[in-house]
Amino acid sequence: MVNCWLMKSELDVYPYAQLVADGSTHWDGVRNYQARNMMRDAMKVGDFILFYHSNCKPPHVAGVARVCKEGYPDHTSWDASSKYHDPKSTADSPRWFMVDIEPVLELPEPVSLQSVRDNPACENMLLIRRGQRLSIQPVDEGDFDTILTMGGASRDAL
DNA sequence: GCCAACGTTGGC
DNA sequence: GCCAACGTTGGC
Repeated sequence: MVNCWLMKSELDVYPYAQLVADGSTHWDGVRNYQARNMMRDAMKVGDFILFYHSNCKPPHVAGVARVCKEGYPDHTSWDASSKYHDPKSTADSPRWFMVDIEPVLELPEPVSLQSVRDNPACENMLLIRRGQRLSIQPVDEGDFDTILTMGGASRDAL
């Protein structure tokens, strides 16, 4: 069973184009327990990801990515020189986890946050729920397909 | 830059 | 276990 997710990235920190350039990346630096649990326990190889650009005008879904390595310890958490260092996390007892992701498809048309808000079919998406700040969110398969369609793509193109 | 929402921390 | 203080997220 393939699950769908949405992952936020600040446009000026790690844009989708960078993921394309890198070929794949490890999603380090997440320091939120809910997001950690999803990466550690729920995200599986092959799961689809809506790659969302936050902190830009307008915020938007930029493309589709895929999990290419399942949850494993985030080594930046015990690296004292990393900005993500957490003294409570060690190699023996890791507190934080990450997954690896790879690009699948850049959406022909970015899907803005406002257009998601305006589409009644998306009304249940966590993304548009008030106060929702989680940087990783589960997405219903139907919503995933709706966003793809809004972006000028379809599941067949993946 | 503002601020609402919400998670975390730490004193009690 | 409560809750005030504080930090962060992220749209606007």
